[in-house]
Amino acid sequence: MARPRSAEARRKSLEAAVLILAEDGVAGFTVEAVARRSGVAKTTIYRNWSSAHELLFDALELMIVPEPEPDTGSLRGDLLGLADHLVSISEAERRARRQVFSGLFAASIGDCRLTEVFERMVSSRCVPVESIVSRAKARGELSGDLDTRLVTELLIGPVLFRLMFRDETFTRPELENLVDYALEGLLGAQASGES
Amino acid sequence: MARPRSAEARRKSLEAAVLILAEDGVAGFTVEAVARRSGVAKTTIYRNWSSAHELLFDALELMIVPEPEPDTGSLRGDLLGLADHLVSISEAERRARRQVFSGLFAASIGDCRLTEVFERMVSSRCVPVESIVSRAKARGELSGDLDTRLVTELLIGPVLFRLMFRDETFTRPELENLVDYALEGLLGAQASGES
DNA sequence: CAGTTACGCTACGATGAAGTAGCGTAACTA
DNA sequence: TAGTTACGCTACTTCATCGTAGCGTAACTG
Repeated sequence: MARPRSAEARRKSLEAAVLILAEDGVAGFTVEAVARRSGVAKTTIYRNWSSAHELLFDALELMIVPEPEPDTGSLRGDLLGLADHLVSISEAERRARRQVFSGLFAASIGDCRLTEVFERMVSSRCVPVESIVSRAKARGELSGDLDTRLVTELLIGPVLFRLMFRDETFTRPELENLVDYALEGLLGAQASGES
Repeated sequence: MARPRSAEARRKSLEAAVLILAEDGVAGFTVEAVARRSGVAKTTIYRNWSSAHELLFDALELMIVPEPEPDTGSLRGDLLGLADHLVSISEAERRARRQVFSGLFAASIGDCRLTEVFERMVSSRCVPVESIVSRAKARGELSGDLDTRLVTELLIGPVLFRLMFRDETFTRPELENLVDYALEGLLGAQASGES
């Protein structure tokens, strides 16, 4: 009946939380840090979220950004479309994602709710590739016998491996090679890569 | 000139530290936990290591176990050898490795020394595959033009992706399919997999 | 305009972990 | 056997973080 919750406070809190997650990862995420950064009082944050955990969930959820889903009519075209997008990601953005991803990965073990968030984050990377593979099957470009799941992992795995575990990026030619390797097979590939 | 440091205390501390890392990951690693578990007094642990960090390094280093390096004379044979080994790993062991790996992954960001340990851990997975690829090139089974690094990532990436990010295992037939896909290419694969 | 209530502030209590101090005991060395 | 010193124990300080209490002020509602 009187003064309503400030949407502004909520918005500013989430905004700061996302920034902190991007910069310091889940490990650096504290309510006081969010309060300092957002200018919102810690007590007010606790009025909007029942615990630091709840705020963390909401902020993480916000960080799950959908990938583009290229549909060029050919498998190779679609995959190269994803490659283009990958190459266009800035170094800062990549590091931010790695921060969040690694922290969430570690924190998700033993925490059901974080496990769910993590799975959603992983899924958001898989879904576009799965669509591409499914369409390629529908067009007859790929054999219907192929294990879609395995194929998806074959395509995504190498990329995440380098970006996450090796902490390095791809050049466009490298991604082209990778697509060639996957499509033509290592035995048949006539790639133009270096040794 | 008098009583020397107890090798026993050092051994028991490290042993407990490794167990704790396997069960609770880097996040659950505390000096008090090691003290409790090992039966060694906390103060004694601090006499042997100058900080919790130092003990963590030593324990992590112990957890880097070398992979087998099959040499069957053929690329497919070698890769299936790795597959055999992978399938033979117990579920408990896999979970332990995932715990440690994820925690180290997250903690390595922003900590130079942990970054090094993490890189060594990742390397220990890559090296056998790189050897296999190099030998296949030397035999002429693979084109010398192939980018060894990329090929290695193509082979390892999908496996780590599922084991780590999806938290699931492979069956032997799945790994056979994966090897087929990689060697023959998705376009040419006549795999016997499910959809 | 009057009533309600969210906000920001400061302060506080609880928890858990890092690391230290001091003491009695017992193990090892010479 | 005598001297040294590591060990285990208890207790302590410090620090960061979570989460709460209470207050004055100001914003919004009816």
